[in-house]
Amino acid sequence: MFESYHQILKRNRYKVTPQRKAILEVLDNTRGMHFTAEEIYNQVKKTNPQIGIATVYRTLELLVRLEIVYKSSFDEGRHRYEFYEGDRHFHHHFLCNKCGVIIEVEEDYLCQLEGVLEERGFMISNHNLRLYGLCPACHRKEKHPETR
Amino acid sequence: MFESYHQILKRNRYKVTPQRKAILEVLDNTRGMHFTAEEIYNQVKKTNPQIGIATVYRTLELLVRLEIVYKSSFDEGRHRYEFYEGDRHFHHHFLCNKCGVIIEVEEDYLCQLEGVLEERGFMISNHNLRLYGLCPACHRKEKHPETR
DNA sequence: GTAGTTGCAAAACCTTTGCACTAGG
DNA sequence: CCTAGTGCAAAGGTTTTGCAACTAC
Repeated sequence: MFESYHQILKRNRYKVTPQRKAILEVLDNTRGMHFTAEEIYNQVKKTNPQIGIATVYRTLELLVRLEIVYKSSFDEGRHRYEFYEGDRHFHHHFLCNKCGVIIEVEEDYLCQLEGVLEERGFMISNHNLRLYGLCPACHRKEKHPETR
Repeated sequence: MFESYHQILKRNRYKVTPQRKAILEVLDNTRGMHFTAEEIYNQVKKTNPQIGIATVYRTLELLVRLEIVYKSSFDEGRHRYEFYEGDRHFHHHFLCNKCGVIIEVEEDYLCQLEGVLEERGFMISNHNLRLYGLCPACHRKEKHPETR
């Protein structure tokens, strides 16, 4: 199941330790979530109670360097981590201003803008789009409030 | 010159203090830049040497709440602040992977994507796009290296 | 006059680092 | 074995907070 991640670690001469396996397992079991280092630490502690948070940070940093994991900031004063699906058209994120849910958006639509910039001399290798507003559930509640 | 910001403060029952004026002045004089709280603090200290960094943080937080200033994180472990131009189609940012320059991009091109999401029940109130790659200068150097 | 604001220092938070110990290859 | 990796605790960097003094209105 983790064969490919094991192989990436081995190919780069990194050891496949129980801690690294446990962190990869948590990330794999929570695809679609966007966890902080502390949340990952709490998950991993369930199976590896001895683990230290420094190991979590060091492992996440390694996985980011190996482009296995993507690290991003949602302006909360800490970082969130998720599996990197690998191609340059990484999915976008929608954040609900009301309930705080983070929803992944697969549609792209940025080729046109990137084309314009490349004509202007830029070389675009990646992008990261955040959309803010109300998710369908909160938007519905706003339009049809039960009380008041 | 700051009349409008004074008015926004007054309208919301906040006092117009010399510290707040100085911070707004620094932000106004550095449009197009993206300063950290500490950089703003160092600028403001030139005219108001007695100011404390806590005041800078509290003022920036206030200005963000009043939607005068936009706060964002470029994944450096700290936040950057800039005047909020106000409409929902806030400009995008390009970050050069080589020289680190941050360039503002005015083109939008996100209406199509937002339209799709709104059809799906979302209400989009803002967005934030980061583009990563090489700026024209670094891209040129990469293509025509002087040495080697 | 008084509630809002400031400056200072301490605290809170997230993240990194030094070091002795451990264990994967 | 031997070096990379770990856990712990301490340190580092940014941001927030408590509080007494101050000041805009």
